[in-house]
Order: sequence, then structure tokens, then C-alpha cells
Amino acid sequence: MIATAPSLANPLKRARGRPRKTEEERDDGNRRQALLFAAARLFRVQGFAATSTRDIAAAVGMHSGSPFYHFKSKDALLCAVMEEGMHRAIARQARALQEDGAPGTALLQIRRLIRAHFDTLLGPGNDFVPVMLYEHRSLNSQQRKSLAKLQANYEAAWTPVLEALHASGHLRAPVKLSRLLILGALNWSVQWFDRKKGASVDELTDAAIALFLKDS
Amino acid sequence: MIATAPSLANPLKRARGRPRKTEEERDDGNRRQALLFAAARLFRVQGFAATSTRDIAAAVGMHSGSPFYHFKSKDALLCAVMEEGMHRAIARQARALQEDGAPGTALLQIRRLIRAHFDTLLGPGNDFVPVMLYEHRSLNSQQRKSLAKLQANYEAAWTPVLEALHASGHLRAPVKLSRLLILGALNWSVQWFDRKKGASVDELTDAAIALFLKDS
DNA sequence: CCTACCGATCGGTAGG
DNA sequence: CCTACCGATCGGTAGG
Repeated sequence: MIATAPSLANPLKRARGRPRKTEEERDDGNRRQALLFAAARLFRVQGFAATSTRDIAAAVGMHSGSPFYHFKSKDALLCAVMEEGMHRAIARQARALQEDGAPGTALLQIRRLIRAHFDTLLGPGNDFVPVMLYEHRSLNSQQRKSLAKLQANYEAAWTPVLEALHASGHLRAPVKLSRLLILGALNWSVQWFDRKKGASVDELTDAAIALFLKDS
Repeated sequence: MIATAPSLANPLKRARGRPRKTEEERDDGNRRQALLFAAARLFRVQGFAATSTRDIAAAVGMHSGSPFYHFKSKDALLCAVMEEGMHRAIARQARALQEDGAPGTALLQIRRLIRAHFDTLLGPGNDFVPVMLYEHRSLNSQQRKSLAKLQANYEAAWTPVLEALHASGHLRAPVKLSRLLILGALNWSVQWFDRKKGASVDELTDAAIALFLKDS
């Protein structure tokens, strides 16, 4: 929202003795990262089509043409945001499933999956996955295919857990439809969740468990 | 998607004896309606920002400036699409709740509410409400306020039914969070439902009931 | 509802 | 990563 004034980089005077690639490479990575975060935030708030590459550049103190030094197109930037989001989500999910070592019961596993999913969607600064959820149609078919793999990877973790719950009578609806409906219920929280009022993520997780699962 | 060629209206030769307002008024309403339907379809498929008013005009055989004869701005057209959607949804919901006369049990009522909601979202040609769900942020605050009333009206019907189900033990999670999560699960079906394959709306309704409600 | 048009903005690029 | 720029497109309007 607030465009920081373009920071005038001091004219580089290259040191000759040292290779000094550290600063340059880190800087490069930093600027690319900065663009990724700014784009995620703006795409989430304003939408992809309503956000100009100039908006994004201004948000990190660059000039209008500079994002194209880091990303070949606006589309590619959007896709990079989504891929970043899926990699983070997959990593968080894997971490959650390995909490306290043991796999535990299916009931414990589903709680971990739901909690990790809420954290991915609602955690402070987690704009990447929400962008993916709501700007999917802005991708071309090639990009969609590459993301579909990551999504399938992510969703695959849910199936065995839901199957176990179905077998034990905790879940009555068909497994596939259950997965779609449950993930939908969670994904939609992006639209109404407010960190500053209403239920906490803990309460949300409890409510989801209570809503979806039977006692035996 | 397919732009019909602009239909050249034959030069009007006004009859003098008759008032002939019927044809003119009906035509006017038809053109406005045509714009509303075309806009809903395009906004749903491409998104609001990615759809130009020229796209919409072409879809109904008008020239680029003509939509602005019917709607004061692109925003106003979006808002009209959403209001149309909510009016239809509210009417369908009211009809569903009065089926077969009697109110029936809460279990029957929730089934009617869920089924009507799916029909509103997934029925053929029902693009209005999906546009509302996914383009909410493109409205200004005044338009949001006017729509919020319609949405509150729509959601109000769910609360007493969910409260009855909570009291009878069919619903375990808190009523307010239940409503948010259930509507989210249903709303998300817009993203994955495919009339041509997978579950039918009937099966979806059964699965939702089985997922959300306990036996007693 | 068409014609003809305007000012603004946009994604992207060449060349440094 | 900046400077300077291009062609295309967009929402909207005047005047009929």
C-alpha cells in the first residue's frame, strides 16, 4: 500500500582484490525475495489483474522496469509466488505430521493436518497460498500443470488419514468428497478469519474436528 | 467467448398512431438483461479485472461504448450482477424451505438449505453468485455495504436450523463457526465441481449431510 | 445504442 | 537495476 521512495543505490565502486560475490549474490537474492513477498501481499489484497508490476516495483523501492530483471513476466512472478506457497505448505505439513516423533492415531493426524493447513492459510505474512487459491485462473495451462503436481503432493497426505477415519467410523461420508468438502471449509476461512477478533486458530481447529468427525 | 457480430438494428421508423412502448421497453430490458448475463459469465470465467467492457459488449453484439448506456460504470455492472445473484439465491432458498408446505424437522430443513445452496452455486447458467463469492474485493465500500445486507439476509435462515441441530445433538461444533465452515465447504465446490464427471449434486448433498451431522 | 475519440495506464524492452 | 520509451488496451464520454 505504501510506496517507499526508490532507494538510490550508491554507485558501485567494485573492489578489485576480493571476489566479493557474497554481497552481490545475497543482494540479488534479497531483491528477488522482496519482490516475491511484495507481489504475494499485493496479489492477495488487490488481485492479480488489478495489481500492476509498477505497484510491486514501488513496494520494494524499484523502478518500473526492474522487476523484469528478476522475473521474465508478470505471469512468471505470479507462478513463482504460488510455487513458493506450495513448497512452504508442504514443508509445514511434513513437519506437523512428524511432531513428537510417532505418527500417532488417525485422530491425532487429522488434527495436525487441519492445524497445519490453518497455519498455512492464516498465519501472519502467509500470503502465498491464499494467492494460489484465489488466482488459479490467471495461470496458463503449463503453469497450472506444474502447480497441480505440488497440490496433488500436498493433498495426498490427507487420503490415508481420512481412509483410516472412515474405517474406524469417525468419518461417515465418502473419503474423496470428504477431502474436497473439508479442504473447502478450511480454505474458505481466508475470506472471514480475523486475527484481531473472533475465534483463534486453536478454536477453529477444535471446531473443525467437532464438525467433521463422529465420536466412534 | 464467441463475439457475435454486432447486429445492425434496422433504422427505427416510428409509428405515429400507436404509442408502441411495449417493444421499446421490452427491448431495453432485454439488452440490459443480456449484458447482465454476459457479464456474469465473463466475470466468472476470466475475473472482473481481466474482463473488459468491450468483451462484454461484443458478447451481446454491442459496440464498445454501449454498455455505458445501460450501466453507469463497470463497477456498477459488477454490483448489479452480484445483487441479481443474491436475489435469486434468497428466492430459491425461500422456495426450498417451503417445499411440501410444512417446515419439517431441522434435519429436513438443513438438507433443503444445503441442496438449495448447491443449486445456486452449481446449477447451469448460475454465474451470478459465484462471481459474488470470488470478486468481492473488487467492490467499493458502499457497494459492499449494500450487498452485506443481502448476504446477512441469506445467512440468517441457517442460524435457527443449526441451533436446533446443536440442541438435539446432531451438531457438535459451535453454531457460528459451524455456519462459517459449512458454507465454506459448499462455496468451495465452485472450484472443483464438474457436471460432466464425478459426483452429482444429489450425491454432494448426501455427502455434506453425512460429513457435518451426527446421528443423534 | 453507435461513432469517434481521449487521457491514462499497462506489460514489456533496449541499451546501458 | 535504472532510463526512456513503445504499442496496446482500457474505462469512459460527447454528440448524435
